[in-house]
Amino acid sequence: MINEIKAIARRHLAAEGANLSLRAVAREMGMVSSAIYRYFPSRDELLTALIIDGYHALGEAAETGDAEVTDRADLRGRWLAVCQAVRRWAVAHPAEYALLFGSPVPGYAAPQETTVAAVRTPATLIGILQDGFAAGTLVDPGPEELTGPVHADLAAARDQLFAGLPEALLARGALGWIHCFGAVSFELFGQLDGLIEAREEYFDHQMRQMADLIGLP
Amino acid sequence: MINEIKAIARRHLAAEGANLSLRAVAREMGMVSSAIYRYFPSRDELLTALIIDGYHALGEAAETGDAEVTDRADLRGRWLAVCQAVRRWAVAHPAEYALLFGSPVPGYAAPQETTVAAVRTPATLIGILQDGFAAGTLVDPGPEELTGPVHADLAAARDQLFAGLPEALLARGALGWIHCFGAVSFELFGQLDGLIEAREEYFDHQMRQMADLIGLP
DNA sequence: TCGTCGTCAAGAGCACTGCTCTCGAATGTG
DNA sequence: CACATTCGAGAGCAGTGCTCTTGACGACGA
Repeated sequence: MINEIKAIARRHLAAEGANLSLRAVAREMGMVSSAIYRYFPSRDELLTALIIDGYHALGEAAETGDAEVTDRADLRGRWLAVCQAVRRWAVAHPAEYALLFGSPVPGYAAPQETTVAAVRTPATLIGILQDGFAAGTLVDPGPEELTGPVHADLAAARDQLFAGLPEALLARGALGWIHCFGAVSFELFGQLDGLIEAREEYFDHQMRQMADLIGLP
Repeated sequence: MINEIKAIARRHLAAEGANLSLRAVAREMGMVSSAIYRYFPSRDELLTALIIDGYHALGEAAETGDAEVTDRADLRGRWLAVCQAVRRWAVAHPAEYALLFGSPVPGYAAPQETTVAAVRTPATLIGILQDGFAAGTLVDPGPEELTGPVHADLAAARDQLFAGLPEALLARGALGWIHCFGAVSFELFGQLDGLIEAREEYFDHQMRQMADLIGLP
């Protein structure tokens, strides 16, 4: 039942965009709007459920994108494959992507559950760097210019999620993930309209540039 | 009159978030909601006006950020100054930033006027690269790996907006602009929550990394 | 001075939204 | 058989964007 509600809500989200109507979902189920409240205490809770599902769907797309690269030592190929998988999922599910990464809804505060699901995709990306560091392919670039406060934040994140990874490599991975997010959002949110038509190629070009900066051979 | 409406709408936007209510604006003006329709044919038109104003406000912030660097030959300093100015404006006006760069409203198609206003900020950034190329500080890095379709898109954009700039430099400038957008959006849309506390320092760190990639000395 | 013509805002109303509350029917369970 | 629980319907509240009609006000020309 709650799965049927979520499925229809996802369909409506894809068709109509962000403004999901409980009443429309109920109507399509042949029910009255108040019946939905048996299964979800509020519209925000429904959105939260969709968000968590979305993070996991994106994370799974990223993980299978990584797993499909047979040469596990090909760090660059794996990195690019994950980025492309992220973009493909986003292009295929633009409304859900906007729900996950777009402007936050005013009254809505993301519960803790969403943030743990959100880390799945960047974790696969940075996991590639961990593999490279463990294999000796990637070396610690040193503290570079990480200033004090940033250093502390990154160290905390490293200890919590990516044990053993040098901070500088974590920083590079985060930089790459943020650019992947930025490039996808830039495209999906209409900023590329009228300027770039070859979107996939342009995205790949950007990811290759970032792979250079990260130091992926 | 229409300026008063826009001012109040901006205030409501900043206070409440994206869901701007015409009736609330009218209420605050001591008018009835239908009176607003004398001045704006629809809510979307009001939003369009706010969007155009927003793009120009951001563009002006970027331009003054650039102009305040006295050493005009300090390309890297100018680039970083513009990026910081963009972030400062965004942090100061998060709802307006979300309106400009966040998830697009479903039924809303951005009119041509908005896209011309939108180009003002990236134009100041890439203008820095133009200055550097004209002065000989920056050299054409060559065609690099720009594949065919991307090459065509970039050439068209170059001819239209940045005459004389080598495509590879334009590509690097766009990469830097997209990362600036990505980093600001990542922060403002809540993706940094619980991970990075030193936001300004982390942003600056990212922009320095990108300045290296772009080749700013 | 009188009549006309725009401009402006008010008000009622339509269709829609999220959400709450109550009530009746169905479905087990002791 | 009687009870309890679950489920959905329905009415209703306060809010939304938007349309249409109505009336007040002021400027202008005859």
